Amino acid sequence: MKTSFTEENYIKAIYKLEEKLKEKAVSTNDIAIHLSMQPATVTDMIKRLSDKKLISYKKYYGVSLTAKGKAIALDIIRKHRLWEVFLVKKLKFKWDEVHDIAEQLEHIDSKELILKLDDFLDNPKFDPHGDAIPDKDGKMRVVNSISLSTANKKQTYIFSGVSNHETKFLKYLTTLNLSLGNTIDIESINDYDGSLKIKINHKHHEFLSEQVASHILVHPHHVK
Amino acid sequence: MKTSFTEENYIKAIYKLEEKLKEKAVSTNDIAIHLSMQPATVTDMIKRLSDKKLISYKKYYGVSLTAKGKAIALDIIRKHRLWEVFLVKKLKFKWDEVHDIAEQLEHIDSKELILKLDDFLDNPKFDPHGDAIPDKDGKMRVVNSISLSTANKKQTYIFSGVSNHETKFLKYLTTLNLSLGNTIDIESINDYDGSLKIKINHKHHEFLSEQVASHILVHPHHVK
DNA sequence: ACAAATTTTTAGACTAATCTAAAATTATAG
DNA sequence: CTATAATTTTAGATTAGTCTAAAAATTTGT
Repeated sequence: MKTSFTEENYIKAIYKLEEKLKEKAVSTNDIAIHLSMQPATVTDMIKRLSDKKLISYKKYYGVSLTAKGKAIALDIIRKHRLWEVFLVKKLKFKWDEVHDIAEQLEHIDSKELILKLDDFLDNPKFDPHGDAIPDKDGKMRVVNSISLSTANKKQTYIFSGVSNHETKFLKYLTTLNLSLGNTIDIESINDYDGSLKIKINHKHHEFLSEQVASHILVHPHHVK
Repeated sequence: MKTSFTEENYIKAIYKLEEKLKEKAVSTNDIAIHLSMQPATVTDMIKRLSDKKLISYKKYYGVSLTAKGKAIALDIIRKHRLWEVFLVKKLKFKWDEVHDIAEQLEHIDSKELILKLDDFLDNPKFDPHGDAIPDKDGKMRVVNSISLSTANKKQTYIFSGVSNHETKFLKYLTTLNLSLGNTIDIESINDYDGSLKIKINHKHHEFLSEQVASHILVHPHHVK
């Protein structure tokens, strides 16, 4: 049973919403908003996905992915993130330019292609935004990153990811000369508005609003 | 006006049939057979392509691509062939394994992607089967290749392409240890059945039936 | 040249994916 | 606890792309 481009997009949306909502079931409206679609359209599609046993669905309650559905979601996410690595590392796209292209490439159907692409890219574990890449069995690294807005003063962190993937946000980080893997020293925290003064890579100083800091993910810097 | 995946496949089919039929108009049946579709379905689609001014169409007569349609066809062919180069050169696919994957990749919509891919591959002029790759303006090298079955005895040629792209045929050439760019010396021609004894790269001898030779394209070897 | 064969088009129907409008169900607020 | 609001589903319609069957037009063979 082959999944269509459209079905794959619904499955991916449900996966992302499950991640966001944690325990709660994903509602028709959640999906409709996420995909900019009418709730009636979503009801039709979830009936079809339910018939195919890719989601479990209880009328008026919501949906959740079955094991089979989750495996498909992870496979699409794997393909999306591998293609993003290719676009940035090999074709020299900027990290804020790759999302829409990867959104198309993720639907190319060839197991062999993805295996070879993975090897060609030296089996990367993270995409250009720091998101973990599932392996061919759907397993991915669990990263204990925290938001920079909850970080402590006088401590050094490593910039490991973002929780906002919008072009504008990514471009802004680029103007700060902040890239994945850079060290971030917190020099001071403004009690009033939560803004931060930081030092990037022990070199240059920058100011971050709480709003920006909240979407920057970091993990503590371990000195060996 | 965006062309759909389906429309692109019809345009490509019409382009290929125009090449094959030279002057003659492309008939509904030609397209139906080429795409394994019912003639009635083809009639519907050519009406739509005609409304979009991508083909000119006279009822009961046949179709031909307009300049606009031809530009789209060449763009798809460019993308297909560049992706084939990528798959063979970078991902190490065999030349007989790439067609179906490239058939999917050719519909990815991003000008910037193709420009960067072209650069990444060092602006190749030919794909892994020796077919010329159109540049971004649709121009491509004209190759004066001839079929090996029309070649002369006691002459040296360069293997430059194939006129049969079937997996089985390509695999067979591989078993002969014959690759693009190899030299072919014609040692003898059998008058009765047109079969050939050749020497590949001045190294090993092989026997070719007329049927096989007819699908091997070569150009004369020029010694500087 | 005209009857038979072939090709092409038309007509009508189906599925996937979408929509709007209305009905049904569930949640909420006094 | 019930009336109002919000959400979800149902019903009916639309478009793209496909089909089959039948009608129309063209080509062919003697």
